[in-house]
Amino acid sequence: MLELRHLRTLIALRDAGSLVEAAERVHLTQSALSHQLKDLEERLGSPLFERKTRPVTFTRAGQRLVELAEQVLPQVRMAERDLARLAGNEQGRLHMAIECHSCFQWLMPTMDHFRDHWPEVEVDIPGGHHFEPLDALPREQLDLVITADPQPLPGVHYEPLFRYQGLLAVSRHHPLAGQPFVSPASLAEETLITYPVEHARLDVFTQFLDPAGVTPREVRTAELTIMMMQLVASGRGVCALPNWALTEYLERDYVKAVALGEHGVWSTLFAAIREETRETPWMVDFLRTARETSFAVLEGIKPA
Amino acid sequence: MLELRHLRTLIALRDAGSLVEAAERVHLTQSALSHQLKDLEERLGSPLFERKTRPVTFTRAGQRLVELAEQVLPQVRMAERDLARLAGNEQGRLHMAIECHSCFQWLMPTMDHFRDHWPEVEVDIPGGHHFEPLDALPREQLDLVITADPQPLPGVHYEPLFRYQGLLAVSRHHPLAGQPFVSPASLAEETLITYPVEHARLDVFTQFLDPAGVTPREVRTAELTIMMMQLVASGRGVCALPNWALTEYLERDYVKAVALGEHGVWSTLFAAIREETRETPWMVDFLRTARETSFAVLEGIKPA
DNA sequence: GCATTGTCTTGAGAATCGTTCATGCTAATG
DNA sequence: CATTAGCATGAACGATTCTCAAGACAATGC
Repeated sequence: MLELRHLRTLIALRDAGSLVEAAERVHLTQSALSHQLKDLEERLGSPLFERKTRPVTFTRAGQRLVELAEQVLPQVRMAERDLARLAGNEQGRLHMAIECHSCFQWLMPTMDHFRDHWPEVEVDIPGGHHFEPLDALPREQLDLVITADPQPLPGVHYEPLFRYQGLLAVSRHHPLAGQPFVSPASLAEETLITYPVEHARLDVFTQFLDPAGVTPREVRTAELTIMMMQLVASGRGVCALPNWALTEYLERDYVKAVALGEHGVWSTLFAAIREETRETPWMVDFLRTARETSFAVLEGIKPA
Repeated sequence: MLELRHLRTLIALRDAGSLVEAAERVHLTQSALSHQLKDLEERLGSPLFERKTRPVTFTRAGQRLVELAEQVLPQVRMAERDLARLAGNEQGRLHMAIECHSCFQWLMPTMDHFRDHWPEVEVDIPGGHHFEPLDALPREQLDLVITADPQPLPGVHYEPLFRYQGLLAVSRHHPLAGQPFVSPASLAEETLITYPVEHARLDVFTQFLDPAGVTPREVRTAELTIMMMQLVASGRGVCALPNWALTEYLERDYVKAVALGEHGVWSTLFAAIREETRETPWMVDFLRTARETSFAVLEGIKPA
C-alpha cells in the first residue's frame, strides 16, 4: 500500500538526483531507499526511475508519483501546521540573533514564511546588543541564536540545521584559481580577509590554518560580504566563506573558489535554543521551516 | 510521522462511527486501531476524537485531519489508477453476469465509474444467455459473475465483495412485524415469495428453513423486487431479501423487516473470476471500485 | 590496463513498529 | 444488577523496514 513515506522519498530523490543524497535528506541509509523503492516498483509492476543517469530520470510512472507527491505533501504539511497550532495554542516569542554574518539570505524568507503561519508568535531580530548572543539565551533575552560553533551552556540545546563547506574565494587571475583545492601552506604569503570577529570563531583558522601551524602574511577585516568580494576580485586578498554565500558571485564569474584542503572544510550551522522551548510546536515548526527554506534557497549544503 | 494509513483509518472511523466497525473496514483489529490512534494522538499532542459518544465525535484536530484525508486520499486513488494503467496498458474485456437479482443498484454506478477510468476495457452485461453463468467463466464467454454461492470450479477464483444480512419482509400489519427476529417454525404457515431460481440457491432455505426441517405452507415466485414488495405489503406473503435491497421500502414504511433467527442469516457476495485475470490491473481496480461503490450506496453491509 | 571512486544492488540479520490476543474497564440497557 | 457493546491495555508475536557488509558496475585518473 502506498504511503507518504514513499512520496517523501521520491521528492527527496528528485531534489537530490541520487539515492545517496536522497537518503541523507530523509535520514535513512541509501540501502533502505534502494529496498523501499524496489519494493514499491515491484508492487506497482513498473520501474519508477532510471538509475544509470545522473541525475536520475523518472519514468512516466515515476513522474506521476512525483506529481502526486507535489500535490499531496504540501497539503499534509499545512495540516500538520494547523494541528501543531491547535495542540499548543499558546503565545510565543521568538527573538533571535545571528552569529553567522551571511545568514540573512535564508533567514529572511524563513521568517516571512513563519510569520504567515504563526501570527501569534512574535518574531524579531532585536538590534543593538552589547552582550554575547549565546549568553543572552539562558537569560531569556533571546530565544534563538544562529551559530556555527556550539559551546556547552547549561539549559542550551543546539539543533543542527545543515552542513556547508568553507571555500576560499580568490581573484579570477590568482595563481590558485585553477586548482581543485589549496594547501594551508599556500596561504602563508596571502592577505586573508575575514569578518571582524574573534580568531577562534573562524573556521579557516581553527580547522585549516592553525592545525598546520600556518599564519597568513596579513589579516584584514571587512564587515560585509560584498566588500570582501570587491577586495578579493581586485586581487587585494583572499577570503574564506560558506559555499552558499559565494554562489551568486561565482555565477557572475566575479571571483573563483577553491576548496580548503583535499577534503574541504565542512562546518555545521546550529540553532541554539533553550531546552524548554525545544518541544514547543512553533519552535519545531520554525526549525523545520528554516531547514526547508535553506535547502530551497541555498546551493551545495547538506543535511546535518 | 503522519502516514496515509492514519488518514485511511480516520475516514473509516468517520464513516463507521465506531472503532470496531472502522477496524473491519480497514481490515485490522479494533485493538490495532486503538493503538494506532493513541500513538498518533500522543505524537500530535492532542486528542483526535471523543470515544464516549456514538457515533464518535471528532475534535477540531480530528476534523482537520479528516479534512486532509478527504483532500488527499482521492488524489492518491487517482494516481494509483493512473499507475495501474501505465503498468499494464493491455486491452481488456469485462463481460459479466449477475446471479443476484438485486445487484444492479450498486453495479451500475460501479460500471459507470469504471468505464470512465478504463476506456480501453470493454465492459458489458451480455443478455440472453441460455447457459449457467458460472460455467461460462472458464469457457471465456464471461469474465466475471456476481454470485452469492461459490461452487468449486477449476480455474475459478471467488473474490468476496461484502457480507449482507438476509431479512424477512412482512406486511406492516403482520403479527411478526414487531418481533426482533423470527424462528423457522413461524414460517410454516406462511406463503414465501422468492425469485424464480433453484431452491438450493436461496439462503432462506439452505441456511434457515432446511436446517430446521420447516417447509412454508406455500412458495410462489416473482421476477422483480418491486413485485415482491407489492405482494408482501398487501399481506399475500412474506419474502426474504438482502437488507440493502429492502432499505428503500423500509424507509418509505412500505413493509417491515425482521431478522431470520436470533443471529440473523448472513451471506457473502462474491465476484467469480478466472484465476488468470485475478491480478490484472483493471480487475484489481474493478473489484476495488465495486467494493467502494457498494459501501457508499448500500446500507447495512459489512466487509467480507 | 588497472586501481580508485562513487553509486546502486543484494542478502542476511536486527531493530522497530504494528498487530494480535486475551483481558479488563466503562457506560448504556433491560 | 446482570448483560452487552465498545474501547483500552499490555505482553508476545510477526512482519516490515532498516542497517550492515559485501559485491557489481561505470566513470575517472594514473
